[in-house]
Amino acid sequence: MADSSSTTSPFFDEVYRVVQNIPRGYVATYGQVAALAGSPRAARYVGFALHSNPDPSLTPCHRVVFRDGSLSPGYAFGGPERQRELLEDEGVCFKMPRTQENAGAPGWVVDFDKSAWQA
DNA sequence: TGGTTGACCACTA
DNA sequence: CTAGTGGCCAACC
Repeated sequence: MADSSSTTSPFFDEVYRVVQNIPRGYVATYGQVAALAGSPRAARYVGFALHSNPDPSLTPCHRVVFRDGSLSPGYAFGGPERQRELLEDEGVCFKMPRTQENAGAPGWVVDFDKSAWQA
């Protein structure tokens, strides 16, 4: 009941639900969220769903990062540096990749070895 | 109204 | 090992 006015498809709804289920201090990848949503190849739409971001307070996009550990280039919270602070403030560990050019953030990527979230 | 793009990942050759 | 393509859905013009 309570249709929750879900005009979006169940896939998008699952994406929001999975992202909201990410515990504080951990991060998940687009592919992981997509797989949990029911489509391991729909990672593109996970990012699109987060861009839609109907509830930024309920959908911590900053906890969703690339498979490389880098952050989204078009972050809509205030900047990649802002996202790094948010994650660090939550206890997420960061590390410096071998190639800074690979990092959307200024030379910092999430350390999946410590902060990788597992459903 | 329809067509194209878009915060990506995994698989195949 | 590297390179290239496909897939999936919604929103925008």
